[in-house]
Amino acid sequence: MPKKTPEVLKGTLDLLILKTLESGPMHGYAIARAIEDTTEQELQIEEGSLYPALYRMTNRGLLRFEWSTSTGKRRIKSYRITARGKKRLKQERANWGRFTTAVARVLGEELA
Amino acid sequence: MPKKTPEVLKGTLDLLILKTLESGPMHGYAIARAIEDTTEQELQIEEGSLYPALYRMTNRGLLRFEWSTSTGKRRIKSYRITARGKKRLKQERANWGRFTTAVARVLGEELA
DNA sequence: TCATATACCTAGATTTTCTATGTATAACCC
DNA sequence: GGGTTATACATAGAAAATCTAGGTATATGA
Repeated sequence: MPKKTPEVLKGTLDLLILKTLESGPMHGYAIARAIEDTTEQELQIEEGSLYPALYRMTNRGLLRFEWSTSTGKRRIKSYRITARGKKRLKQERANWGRFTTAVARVLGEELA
Repeated sequence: MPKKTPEVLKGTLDLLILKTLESGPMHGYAIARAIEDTTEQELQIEEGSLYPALYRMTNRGLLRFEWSTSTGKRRIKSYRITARGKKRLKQERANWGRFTTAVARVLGEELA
């Protein structure tokens, strides 16, 4: 089977998650679906990438979660962005902008 | 000492090298300096990233090199892009474009 | 002569992402 | 009812790129 290119997200997963949570709390699975929908499936969020990311981001104080037993007995983890997370979002967004501008220069695309 | 964010290049180093070599052969150290100059030091190419990258790209047939004893006894490795490398450059460039467009959508920047 | 820039290289650590699992509930259809 | 699919969580281990931190040696300029 043809080996799929690894690390497609290139370190932007945290940024994508933070941005997605900016508009309100959401649970993990829904975050992944939201990103995929927004990008029309261009970005695929694998669960093996998603859950570890949510875990480490929570550990770093960028996210908080609470178990919400929404409908029945099912346990659902609802994540929200923290103040620290918002600050980080701002930073990472700026970094991303500078980075893509730099790459564009090398590629000869004098856009921004 | 504050821990520097790792993997700053986010998997674009190959793309940057290929593009830089598109305009003609160059040796490793010069490639790094060229990228740094073009981006006004926004992108720093560490030698510990550069040389392994050149090695694996050569292994994959994207680059060729020859030892050129330019001035004196000093051995300098001159790299050039191969046909396969040019093809790869085209692909990676397209991938990068689609990726950044997708990320921009999530970030709410309706650019392209 | 001494410091700095050029030019190459490598080992090992770090981090993120991916593959491949596993578990369990909910929803849908026949 | 039974079977399939979607939802929702999770983890272990592999894979890959990059970085840190060294090392060697020549060339240049003060």
